[in-house]
Amino acid sequence: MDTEYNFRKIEKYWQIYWEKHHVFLGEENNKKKYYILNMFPYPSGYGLHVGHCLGYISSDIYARYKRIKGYNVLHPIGFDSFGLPAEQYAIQTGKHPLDTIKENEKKYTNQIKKIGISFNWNRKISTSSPQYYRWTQWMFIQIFHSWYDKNYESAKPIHLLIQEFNQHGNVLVNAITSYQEKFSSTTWKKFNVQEKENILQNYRLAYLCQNIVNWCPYLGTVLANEEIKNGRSIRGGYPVYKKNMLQWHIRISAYAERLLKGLDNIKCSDSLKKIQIHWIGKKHCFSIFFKVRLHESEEKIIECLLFEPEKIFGITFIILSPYHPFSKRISTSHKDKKNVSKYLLTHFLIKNNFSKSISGVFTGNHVIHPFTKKKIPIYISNFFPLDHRTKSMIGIPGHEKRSYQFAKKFGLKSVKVVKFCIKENKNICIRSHFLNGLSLNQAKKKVVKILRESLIPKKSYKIHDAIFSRQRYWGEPIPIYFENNIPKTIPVDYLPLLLPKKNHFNHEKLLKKWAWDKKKKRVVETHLIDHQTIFPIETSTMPSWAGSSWYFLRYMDVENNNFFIDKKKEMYWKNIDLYIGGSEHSTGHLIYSRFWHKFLKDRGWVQTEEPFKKILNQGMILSYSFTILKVIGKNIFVSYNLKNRKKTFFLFQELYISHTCIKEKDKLDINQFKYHYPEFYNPIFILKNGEFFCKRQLEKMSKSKYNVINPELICEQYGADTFRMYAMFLGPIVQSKPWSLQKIIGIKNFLRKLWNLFHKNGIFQVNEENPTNEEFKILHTLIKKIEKKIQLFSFNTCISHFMIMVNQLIFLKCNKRKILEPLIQLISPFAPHISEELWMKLGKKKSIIYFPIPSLQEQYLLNDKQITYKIMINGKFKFLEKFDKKLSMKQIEKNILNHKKIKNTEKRIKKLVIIPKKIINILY
RNA sequence: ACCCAAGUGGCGGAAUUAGGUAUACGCGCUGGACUCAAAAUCCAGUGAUAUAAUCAUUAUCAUGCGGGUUCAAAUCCCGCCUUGGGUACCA
Repeated sequence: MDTEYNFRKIEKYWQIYWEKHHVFLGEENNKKKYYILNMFPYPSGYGLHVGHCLGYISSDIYARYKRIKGYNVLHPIGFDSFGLPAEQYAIQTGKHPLDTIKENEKKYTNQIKKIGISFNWNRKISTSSPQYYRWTQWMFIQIFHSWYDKNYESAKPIHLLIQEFNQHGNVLVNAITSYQEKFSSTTWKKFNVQEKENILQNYRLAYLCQNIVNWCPYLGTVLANEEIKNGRSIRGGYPVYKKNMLQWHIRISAYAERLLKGLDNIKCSDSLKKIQIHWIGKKHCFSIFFKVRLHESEEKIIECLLFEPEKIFGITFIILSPYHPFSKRISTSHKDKKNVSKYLLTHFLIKNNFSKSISGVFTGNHVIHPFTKKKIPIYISNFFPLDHRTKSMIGIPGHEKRSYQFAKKFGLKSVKVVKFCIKENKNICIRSHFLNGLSLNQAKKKVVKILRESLIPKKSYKIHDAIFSRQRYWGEPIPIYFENNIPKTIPVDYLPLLLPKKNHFNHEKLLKKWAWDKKKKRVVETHLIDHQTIFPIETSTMPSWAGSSWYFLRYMDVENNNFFIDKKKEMYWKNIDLYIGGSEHSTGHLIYSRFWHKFLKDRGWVQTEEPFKKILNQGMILSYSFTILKVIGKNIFVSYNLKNRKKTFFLFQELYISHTCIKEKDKLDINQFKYHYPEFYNPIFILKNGEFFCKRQLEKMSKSKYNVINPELICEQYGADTFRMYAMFLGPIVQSKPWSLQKIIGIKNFLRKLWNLFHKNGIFQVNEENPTNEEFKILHTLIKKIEKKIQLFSFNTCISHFMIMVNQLIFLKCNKRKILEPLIQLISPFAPHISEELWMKLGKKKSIIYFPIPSLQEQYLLNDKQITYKIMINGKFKFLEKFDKKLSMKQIEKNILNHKKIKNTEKRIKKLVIIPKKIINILY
């Protein structure tokens, strides 16, 4: 038996042991369940870095803690393997995403296993495997065949709606829909198939419609804002345009209200809730309708949202989005038309996203103010964030920052119509005719009453229906074919609709075998399309959020080939008790998956309204990156602090370099640099004060910045237990923090001290005697602290408390079994390998996870008969003083005034503050 | 631009749940023990300034900046600054 702490041997042994003995399976049983999950990882080619590990280690600590608390823990992992990077990589290298993904998953799996995370590997899933995406496709089909009934606040099958249309038309229907008109059953029956489907598209929860996207013609694809810089694609540098395209959408707006309400039942930080609330962006407002004459005297109605009717006299202009249906034909004179089309042209070109300058164009047209009957000018502008439905806005520059800036630039009037009245101590209306002198509330009521015919109360939401189509290859095929332009779903028995094999990943989009044979029920060659029995299949794929919106359900029942989840298993695991992941997912993923879950609940396939009970955001790990200044086209490097001085002579480029070339802080080790970068032949360095400085920046870890830290190397050098504890000891999980290895020695020392507590002169030895009261007190203080701190996920302070206890035991030379056994159990979630090893050495025959954690015994912590008061003078702490518990306030006052440190001063006491059981503050 | 978060010694951080000893724990540094020496280990000290010329003591100032509330503010309120994240096709 080894006597030294040999982490290499120990960790390998226990990792094999756990796998061999199936210690972490998480099968359904009669114990209380606990479902803990990390957000879905995307297996990138760079492998795992320490940032990922932070989340896995924290979830693992909690999972292991819950197990020794007697829970049946589900702690699964899988891979979100569809998505852009693999496709991008394929385009660059020609390597098929399928192969890349497999390799990366394997790499991740090995890396995770090396840090001893207790995942249920038997439940691993991957979104790009057909057994999985079969059900993603199935769910899309269900969404397509559903509509939202507002009367029941629930999604329902579309055939019920069609039935209703046949009986009563849409007169009695209260649905979330983009269809405005009413029709009777007779009208409905007269519609042809195409017309009927066009109407149904306005009700379906998955529907086709036009939307504006960033189109890059050269790449033949739509780009994310992130993929664009200065109006050009980052990949290749090709121009990008705004384009209206027919896209699949998901009617997520139907669930806006429930997504808001559901937040009450999720335990998470207030900031996360705020982010979600802002994302949904609910506001009460009124629709106001203005008549406008288009060219050839055609009269149309413009709908705008009025948020504050009390400020109605402050309206001085109206804004339309360049994408408003009237924008192209609102101008009547030739000159205005010319100006408008010029503006529209420049704004279909994408510029930088957030450096929007104040821009706009006068249309030459007006609407009429409902009270003053004065003309209000209409402008077209993309300076404002506009409502997605109406694509318009009312400008009240007297009371809005952006409107004010706009008004100033275009020489429009800005009227303040609300003023604070000191006399009445409230805001009142001014310059508002019959509203003058009224409070805002009164004024609002009055306006609404007078205009009741044309002011319709509405709720406006910032959240809008999600675009679901992706003009990409590497995603789930959308199981739709087009029968004479009418979208039809592939029969569910013939799912999955397999992603076709493809060998070229350039922008060439045509698929050779991508048609649906309705009779033979199979995919056939595209050239066979005859629009009789063989029809084209939808060529877009699903977004990566589709697969990640329900994966947590599949973990409960991975092997099921009959349905996506077995009812009994769903009844047992229900939903996720704890969901851990980065705050960068606070909007997208959390909104989409909550929506998806609510839909499944409405249709009766799951029983819970919310998928996540508690959400914990982990912070990011940052790392220093270093860049140096190089003169473009020459092997001349300039010290960073000379950047501005030399600016006039040279054009610079900034290069990321490896941190191994840095000698201290931001100074470059020139010899190291020459050694690492021989490609810069005979480089010349321009120094400042004999040193060459780099630019040092704390950034997100990324291989392209050469600042990635690989956990494997740390595990090899220090061991997984040290790495795990160190990662936690860096600071609170929720905070972003820089990575540095400098302090890992502290944890290494701690684990060695812990090991030595169980050993004397290298021989394992524990004392069987009964512990003293003092020793028990130390133990139970720790138990109390750990219970509390683990619940708060304050794992860094848990480790501090372990250190304190171990130091105390070393001081007392205590190696008693009755103290060490509970100690090692408490530490086991944090450092499982060393704990298992010592547990075995203590003579235990089974893994430490099968032994319940000792409970707190308060009697060891009870204090004596005195209460300690903090004595302060003028609000500053001076000393501690004990008083008998029985003493009255008066007696305490008397005692403290007679205290030698108080009595001897010559100053007069002005005031004495006594807070019972806490402090005494003496004021001179 | 908007939304969310963070800012405490030389460094990572603790104390923030509910205002009540600011700097726990660890790193680093300094001194000592052991050693021929070094490493490792162990022991002690460690916010700043002043007083003291050793120990102690005491006082003042310190939680990004400027105000406010309070007997008492790192913690609550108002206004700024800096850094990180999100803003709908990166995941």
